[in-house]
Amino acid sequence: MSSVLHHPPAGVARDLIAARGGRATRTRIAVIEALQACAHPMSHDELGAALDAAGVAHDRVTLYRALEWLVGQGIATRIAGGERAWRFELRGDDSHRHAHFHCERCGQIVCLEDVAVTSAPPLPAGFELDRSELVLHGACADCGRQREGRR
Amino acid sequence: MSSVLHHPPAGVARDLIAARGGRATRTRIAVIEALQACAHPMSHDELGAALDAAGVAHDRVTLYRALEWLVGQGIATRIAGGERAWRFELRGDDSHRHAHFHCERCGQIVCLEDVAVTSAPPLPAGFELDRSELVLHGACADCGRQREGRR
DNA sequence: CTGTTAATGCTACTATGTTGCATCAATCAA
DNA sequence: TTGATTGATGCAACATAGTAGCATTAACAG
Repeated sequence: MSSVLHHPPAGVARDLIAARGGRATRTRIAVIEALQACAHPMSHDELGAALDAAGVAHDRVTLYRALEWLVGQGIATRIAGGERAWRFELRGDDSHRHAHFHCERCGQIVCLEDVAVTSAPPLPAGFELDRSELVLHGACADCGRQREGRR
Repeated sequence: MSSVLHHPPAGVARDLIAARGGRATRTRIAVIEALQACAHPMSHDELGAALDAAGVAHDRVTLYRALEWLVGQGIATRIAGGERAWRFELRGDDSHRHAHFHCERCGQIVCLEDVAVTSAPPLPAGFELDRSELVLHGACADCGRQREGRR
């Protein structure tokens, strides 16, 4: 379930970081590798667990700041979608932005590689578009099959 | 600036509530009226200020619960988009779902009535779509004109 | 190896949202 | 109009997500 890299590796974590003039610290490296190894955007919590599993000691705040830096450098992106915590994923080619699916039963966020995000919507005059975010809400395949009334 | 009702009134607040078998309390009525009078989706904070301004006493928790009920009844919808607080707007006709614009400078969320949300994207097998959310991020007309580097 | 300074790891704090429970008041029936 | 019923409120306490300040540590250039 985690053998699929859904984003191009685009070089080793260390190089990605060094190319931006940042320091290749264990936290940043571990975060990038965790994101590469995971098929869906990860929350802070998930990332924290992944670092623990990888034996990488880390502080909650450090993780926040590492992610902040990765996003600021364009290495990762934040997704709002689900509940009120950010999710993060590595940022692939800009030309290949995809939508996300939020399962309202299990809370999981899934990448919809096939659903492209319309890149040029008709904006009112004066508005400048930076990026678009398309999130579909519903029940994922696993949750959809075992039907329940309540979320 | 607040004379435009961007959603069809669809009857008075009391009737909207009574039609769902709920009690027409001052909080719910005031929330609906505040949402009707405002041209953009409102946060809890904004709603709280609006109730204060209207002289409607309210508890923070009561407001959360009123909104929760309105959303559950399909009278209002929640939007994730901006920073990590929900925004709320009255739910118009289902056939006329629109996108939202999040200004990363002033934090405001604006309704893009002209940008329709694609209703039938190609979902993987087993997935059930409930609703779609399209949020565009960038700078709004006001902020875009006074250019600044930092968000 | 050493110095510089970017990152880290505390501690504390803010913002956002939730739970439990006693009290109040919207609605209904008489 | 007057209760009785019970949905909604208000309060206190808690939970989760994220941020700020600052002393300490460790990347990396030399």
